[in-house]
Amino acid sequence: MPHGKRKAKSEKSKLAKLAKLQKKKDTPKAAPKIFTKWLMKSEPESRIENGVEMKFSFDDLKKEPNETTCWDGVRNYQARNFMRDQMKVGQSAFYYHSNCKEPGIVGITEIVKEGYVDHTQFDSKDPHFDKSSSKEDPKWIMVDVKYVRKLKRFISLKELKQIHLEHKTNGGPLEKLSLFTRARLSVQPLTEDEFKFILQLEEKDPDEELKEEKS
DNA sequence: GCCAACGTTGGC
DNA sequence: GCCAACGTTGGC
Repeated sequence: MPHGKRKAKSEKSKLAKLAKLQKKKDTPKAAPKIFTKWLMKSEPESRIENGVEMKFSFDDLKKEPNETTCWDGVRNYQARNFMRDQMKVGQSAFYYHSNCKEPGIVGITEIVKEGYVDHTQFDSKDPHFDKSSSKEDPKWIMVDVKYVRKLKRFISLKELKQIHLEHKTNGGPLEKLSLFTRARLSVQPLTEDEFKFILQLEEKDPDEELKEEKS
């Protein structure tokens, strides 16, 4: 790469960083958000990773013994920290279908066991094996989640995005929804208000909703 | 299947 | 500790 270009980029990123720091300084420190609701992603369509089937739909969860599963394979620090530090037994989580034809929320689960060691990190045959982790000092944890119920209707990512954009412009409970502000997180935190708002959408006819927005 | 966004790794 | 290169996620 030509030196000039590299330098220009480096200067630019320095400026961006300074601007970010300044902004941080100027923004009054918001009270740390307390999250009591969750959204957990899972893939409902078949995909083979290292010879292992990754598909685990909401219906698959219902078929599990006691309609419960351990949420193994989370390998992201933010997601882990949410599970480790804030997720409590009895809390609700949306079950979100990702990496599929129709991404969106299909149902509700309940946390039935709090953070404990994820055994798959020690299994060399598991796609989520982590050779840098040891049994003495395990890196990754999981929780247990139980099927509660399907939503009365499927709430698509598309619909949520529309509402999110509208709320971003005019204000509203979904203006900071993690699904869009931290899109790649597989375990996402929701505030009570976000959860409530999304939940009441199941009572609405999505076509009516569209009409409302147009009028 | 493409690729943007973004988290992680590793050389310096 | 910076930051370029790399790897992964997940919508489209």
